[in-house]
Amino acid sequence: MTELRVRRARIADVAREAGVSKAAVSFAFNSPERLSAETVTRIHEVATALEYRPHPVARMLTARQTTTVGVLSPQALPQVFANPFFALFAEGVAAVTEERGFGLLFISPLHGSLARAVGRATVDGMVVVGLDESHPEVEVIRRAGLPMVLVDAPAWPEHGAVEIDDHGGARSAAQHLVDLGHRDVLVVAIEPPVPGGNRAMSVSGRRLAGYRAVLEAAGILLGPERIVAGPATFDGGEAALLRAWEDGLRPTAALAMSDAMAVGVLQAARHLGLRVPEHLSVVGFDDLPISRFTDPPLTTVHQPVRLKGEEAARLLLATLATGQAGAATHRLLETRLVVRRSTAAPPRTRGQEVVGHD
Amino acid sequence: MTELRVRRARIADVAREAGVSKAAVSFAFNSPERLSAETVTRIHEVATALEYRPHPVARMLTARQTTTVGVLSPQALPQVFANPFFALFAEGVAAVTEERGFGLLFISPLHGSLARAVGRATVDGMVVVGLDESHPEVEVIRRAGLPMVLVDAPAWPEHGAVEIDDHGGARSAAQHLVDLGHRDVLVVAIEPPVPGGNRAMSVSGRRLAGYRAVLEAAGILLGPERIVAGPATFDGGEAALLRAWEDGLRPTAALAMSDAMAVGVLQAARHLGLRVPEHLSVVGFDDLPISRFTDPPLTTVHQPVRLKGEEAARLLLATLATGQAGAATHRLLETRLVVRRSTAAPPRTRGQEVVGHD
DNA sequence: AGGTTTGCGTAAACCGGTTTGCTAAACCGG
DNA sequence: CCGGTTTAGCAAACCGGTTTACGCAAACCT
Repeated sequence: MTELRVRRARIADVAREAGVSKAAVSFAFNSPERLSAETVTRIHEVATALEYRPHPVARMLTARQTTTVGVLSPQALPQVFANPFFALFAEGVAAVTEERGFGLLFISPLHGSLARAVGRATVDGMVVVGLDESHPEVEVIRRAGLPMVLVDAPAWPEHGAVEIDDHGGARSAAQHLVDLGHRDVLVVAIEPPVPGGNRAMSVSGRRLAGYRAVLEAAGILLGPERIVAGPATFDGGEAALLRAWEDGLRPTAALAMSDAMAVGVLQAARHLGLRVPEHLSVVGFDDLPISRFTDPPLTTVHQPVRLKGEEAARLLLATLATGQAGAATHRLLETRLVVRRSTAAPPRTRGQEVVGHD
Repeated sequence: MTELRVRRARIADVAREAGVSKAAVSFAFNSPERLSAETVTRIHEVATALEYRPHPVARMLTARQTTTVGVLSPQALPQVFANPFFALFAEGVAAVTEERGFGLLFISPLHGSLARAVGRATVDGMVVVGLDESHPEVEVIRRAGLPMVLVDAPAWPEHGAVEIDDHGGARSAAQHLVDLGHRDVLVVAIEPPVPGGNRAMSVSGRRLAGYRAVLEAAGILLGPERIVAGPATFDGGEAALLRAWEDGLRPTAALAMSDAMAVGVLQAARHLGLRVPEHLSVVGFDDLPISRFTDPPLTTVHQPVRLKGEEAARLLLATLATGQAGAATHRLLETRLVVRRSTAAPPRTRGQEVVGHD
């Protein structure tokens, strides 16, 4: 048992020891030109001898800035980190915050209350991901006077926003399947993270609308039984296909709203003895790094996830620097279909008899 | 252009408006029983009308605690998030910090200097991952008087530590291959993140020692040309096998120090027309969630990564709570080999002629 | 009536820094 | 030798809260 809390030296200790005022010590570090050279060195000597380090919290208080940005997401933190999409997004955010010398604080629903967590967060601004205006938290942040950038949420005039064309991306995925001749398609949807969320305006809602537009234009009906939802994880995707199969569905293709889920679908397909793409075509969404490494490599809708993080951070830091929300703070990033090897024309014969092939 | 920085109400504003002292306002929130009921409600009313929220930084200063823990790693943040191992570890840390109401701050080498970053970090303690005692930063943290828990680093008597049996895990992986009859093995090693690091004591060094012990006991020489290193990523693993192949090596098995690298090896093998496990056996390390979903599912050394994060966080919070480092703060977690389907006996015939099979 | 307790609030010190005047001494040219 | 400008450093205010010590009136005793 060792006592850990060694009383750390304060500025007053250094001042006393060096025989100067607190102000002098502060100057010695922050504007040494205001002091004579020898005084500065003496103070520095004393400071190092005492192992003095300015207290970061005290500094934050007077500087009235924290040099830290927050990343706010509606899910609990463990779920956030379990999501490879988010890891990639965080990668982008971190790249620019780090380069600019900002810290990164993850904010999550503290004991269920995002609002409380926001109030406690010592950040200069926030990147808010996956929360639309229907969430009360957003209002809390605005009230707190914190600049913020919204990601994947309908734009809010006075705040920055970074979005992608979910609808278009989803359309291109569906169109690809239709072009290949598929008519029996399963949608593997992302469960909205927060039940209270406005479904229609969520990422999930927008992608579904895109799928539906193309499918219905091709005369394919997308009944609710053909839409199976789960968390955006490997397991979520695996469970989704398995469940659909148990329910008697025999689709020739699956449209997954995330690559993580698509990987799970691949696994479930193997488990069911279905070959991809011969028996089942799979299309993902996101184009995560992992998607190049699956077997077969995944056909998916690319979105620049890392760039999204970078742009969000850049927008936020720009806002922080100017103290104003610029006019051109709304970025819409592109999506595009990347065709790899998990999609092909549907099998000539339908459903059943493929079981047990392998 | 909207002005964002609305001047937020301070405690003095509320006090003036409610016709009471600052102290009264503080009491109204923190110990309302000291005030009469009607005064409390009046203060609350004024506070909500003014949208008053106590300034978190000021509170930190007086409370002399931040209710935040830091996670310190030697790599740059983007690399950290790109590493699925780390995401899983963070998941564990986050699970317990979140439950206990602590924030999570990621600390990385600010402009190259970890030491400076540490000095700036407003945390009550740190989880330090992948830094051994040879790193000067560790000394900085100690000097700062911050409690810390070291992960994957040789134990430091007065600090908590969480480790796994890297040597034993590596041995079991190598033994598995030896038992299958492999004699020509490639080691796909993790590049030490920091060049200055003490190689021998790093995770990489410990695992290598484990491989080597078993291999040499079986009379298999592990020359330096059979050890190829890279970053612990998909691409790192892919590049590693490709490079070895180019150099003329034709191993029948690969021992990867991380699952991420193993996935890359799988991909490279496909690219080279090698079937796994018929032509090449692959063993990973970590047992990440993804490893169940690769094709074939990966034989790997399981380590409880998420639990590691949880334990580290628990140890740290316990230290924080008691203000002392307890005696039993050193946890050694178990590893075990998980045999899936990426390993088999080596092909009868050696090397060359398998090329172009597929 | 006089002394004590209780309830309610306040003033001031404090957390650990930064910043703004301001003063005293050194320096300068005339 | 004098008035004016630098230079070096200090005291005090400030950032925005919390906490301690105390004042004062009304209520409670005997």
